[in-house]
Amino acid sequence: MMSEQGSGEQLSRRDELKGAGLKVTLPRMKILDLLEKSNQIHMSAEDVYRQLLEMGEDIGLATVYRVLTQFEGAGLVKRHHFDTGHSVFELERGDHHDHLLCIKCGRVEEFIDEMIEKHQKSIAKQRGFTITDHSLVIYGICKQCR
Amino acid sequence: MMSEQGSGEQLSRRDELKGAGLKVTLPRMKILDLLEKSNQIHMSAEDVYRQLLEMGEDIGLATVYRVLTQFEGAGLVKRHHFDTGHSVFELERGDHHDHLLCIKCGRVEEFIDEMIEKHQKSIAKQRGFTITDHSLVIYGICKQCR
DNA sequence: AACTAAATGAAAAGTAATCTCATCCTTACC
DNA sequence: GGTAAGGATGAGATTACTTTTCATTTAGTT
Ligand SMILES: [Mn+2]
Ligand SMILES: [Mn+2]
Ligand SMILES: [Zn+2]
Ligand SMILES: [Zn+2]
Repeated sequence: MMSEQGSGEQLSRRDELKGAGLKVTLPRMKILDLLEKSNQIHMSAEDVYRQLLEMGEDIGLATVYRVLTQFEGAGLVKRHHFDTGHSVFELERGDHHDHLLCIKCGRVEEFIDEMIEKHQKSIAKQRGFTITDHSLVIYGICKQCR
Repeated sequence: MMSEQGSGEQLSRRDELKGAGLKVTLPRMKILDLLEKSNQIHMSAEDVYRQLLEMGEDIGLATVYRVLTQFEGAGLVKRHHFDTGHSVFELERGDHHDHLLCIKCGRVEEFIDEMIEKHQKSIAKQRGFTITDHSLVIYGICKQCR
């Protein structure tokens, strides 16, 4: 009963990869696994690399970058360009949301505001822009850092 | 009458630098000058460097980066991290605005939506965040690229 | 004009990310 | 289950952007 959970997850992860047209390899499984299980939702390539090392997995940094980029292309993860100088990735969970980022502690909170989304669409429409994506990040000091 | 305009501008630029607590040097004047006169509002360090070269000004790339960063610190320019892999700068014009970016031709349009601004403030307040800044970029295909 | 401290330019160094290529592993097929 | 073929991997080289170092120059002051 407990043991079935593990293999069940394993199977669905396998399917996610296959569904994305990607070979099921050990590095890809481990990275997907980490993204799903880590308590950190938003991770840089370096974060992923380090955490895998700590878990005893010997996966090259080049592979981490490569796989994350492939996952992005396959729609499994979303890449963010916060003003930190490096890319941050998070598992695609079907929803869209925007971010609040604490410039003191790095904490990231998520939010969605339908009114903002609506206004964005109307602005794009007004100007003849076809939206492909958008990014809204609010920078500030979080409650615990105040 | 025509000739006074030039020295008038020169004087105000001088004051902008002094007001920012920066020495009035040739490179700083030239860079500020370019930012004010270029028909390109949003420029990378490389853009600034190249345009200065084309104008016959011999200013090092390191100086361009250094000066733009100082200008940012002094509040004379704003730095943007669009999803392009490099920083983009624009003269601070007292207003705040957000951006639409064409992923085909690189065109950048500006907009401001009070309702969006208002909603952002309320979201931050709800969560105990003190906003220091925010960035909203809508990516898409512009009218002429469709 | 001379002095002092800050600013500059060229080259070196740093950083995030990508590329190359020999080796390894998955998958498709028998 | 075994095998062949091509994609995937890892180490290190490489790139693009940016910052740093340090000798020299320049701006602001007396
Ligand atoms: Mn998120
Ligand atoms: Mn702008
Ligand atoms: Zn915080
Ligand atoms: Zn366009």
